[in-house]
Amino acid sequence: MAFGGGTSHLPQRTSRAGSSPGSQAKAPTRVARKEATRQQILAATIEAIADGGLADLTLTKITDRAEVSRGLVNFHFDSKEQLLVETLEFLTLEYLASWKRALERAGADAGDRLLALVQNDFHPSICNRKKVAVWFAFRGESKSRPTYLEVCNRADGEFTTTIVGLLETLKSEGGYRFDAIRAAHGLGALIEGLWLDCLMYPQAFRRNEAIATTMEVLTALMPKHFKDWRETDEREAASA
Amino acid sequence: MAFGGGTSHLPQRTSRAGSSPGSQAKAPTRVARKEATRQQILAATIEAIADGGLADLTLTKITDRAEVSRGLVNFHFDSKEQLLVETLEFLTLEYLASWKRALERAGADAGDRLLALVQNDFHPSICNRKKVAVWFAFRGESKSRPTYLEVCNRADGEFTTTIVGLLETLKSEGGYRFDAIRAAHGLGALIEGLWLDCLMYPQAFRRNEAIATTMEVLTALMPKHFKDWRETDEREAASA
DNA sequence: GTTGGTTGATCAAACGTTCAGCCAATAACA
DNA sequence: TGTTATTGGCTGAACGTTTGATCAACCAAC
Repeated sequence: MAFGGGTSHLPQRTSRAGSSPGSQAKAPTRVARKEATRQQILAATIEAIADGGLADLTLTKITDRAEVSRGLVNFHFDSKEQLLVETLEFLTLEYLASWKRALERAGADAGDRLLALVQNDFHPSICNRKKVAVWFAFRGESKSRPTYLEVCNRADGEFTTTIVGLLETLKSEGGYRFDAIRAAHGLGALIEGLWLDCLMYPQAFRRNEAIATTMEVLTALMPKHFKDWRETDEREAASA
Repeated sequence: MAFGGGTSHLPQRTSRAGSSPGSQAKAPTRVARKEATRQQILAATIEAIADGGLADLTLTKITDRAEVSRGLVNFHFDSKEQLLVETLEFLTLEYLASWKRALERAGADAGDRLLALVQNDFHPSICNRKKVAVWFAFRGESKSRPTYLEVCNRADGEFTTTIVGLLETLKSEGGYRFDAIRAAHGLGALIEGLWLDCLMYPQAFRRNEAIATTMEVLTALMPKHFKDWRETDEREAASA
């Protein structure tokens, strides 16, 4: 006899965040709760991938972590596959927002802006083992899943375009002679390779080492601009 | 009624390679056939991962591709997991053998040796989308599978050590001032980042571009040695 | 005659998905 | 404002499928 008895219907789950900061509203509206649950599932998915990998990921692992029922994922997302795509999109948008914010804070000077991008890329909120593991888990599957590839490349593309623009500005400012597009791709590759180090050698990896390595390349390329990037770095750190 | 009837027992499968080139032996010994089948399964695993990913990999996909029966994998390998580890080890050893051979061919000069390593890393037999996809599929899972991580790092470690040695030789030859360890890690990161490009942008990726990018960094670091690496490159190509 | 690589049916476990049922939040009405 | 009907986010048992693994049977090589 199939009658599903929801014995404990948990009216409110452990609140994840206090919604809008200014409001002391004690009654979370229905749509707000729905969205919160969705985010909870996405967050649980990221953590599940981070410590179990994509290959052995199951909906049960996700729902256990999110503390929701098994069937809920298919209510919020059409399928497991769809959930994964949206998870990847979430990460992508988060990264995009992060470097755009860093760019805003950096001001107008191209050198400052490029430095800000590099520092952002190795900021703990971006370059930590959990996030990097998830990132590379998706990349590792991207040959067989064109959707993953597309989402990744959309993000990468915009970033690279921005870097090319900055390099071209710096190039004409300093009268340097290098191929901006090639340099941008090389810089991007170097950064991703260093992220991979964060994944593969977690205990040896040093954020500042990675920044130093990247900046050393930039200094070699544009000595007039980045001769004293360390001072800028410290000035930034002091004002933070 | 359980009686397994092997209806078509295929006495010999489509031969993969003619074993030793000099021998016209038409009777492949039993142990040789066993080993050949093992290799066939490993090769099929690599291809299955390359175009289906690690997440959706099943033994059926592997055995279909290898044209062997379903149960055979568990005869040659203890488990699916064990098969995957051995597949990764196979790739690792293949890569190791490749760059050691390149090193031998390069002779004694440290500059030639370093150039040879770079060229080997972007040789079609190493840097192609299939291999790179498999490589990154394993890396993407390496946080949750310490065994994968260990196998990858064992290979990487030896490579990096070799690079450090070469950089230190070049450094004292040219009187350069750079941190050899940091430079080696940066070079390694750059190369892996460029491999990732091969995976993510298959149509835009150009092997020679990647080599040029890498060599430009090396030239910036050690101008006396790599000012004219292109000529060396062409000389190599002409003699090949 | 014996060994040992290979087969394919078979198994239990686990998977993604579905869906009838449930109840708090909301809307409709008084 | 107080009461009732409706909605909709959520639950968990159930379903059909597929998974990795096992093993008795088989036969070519020894």
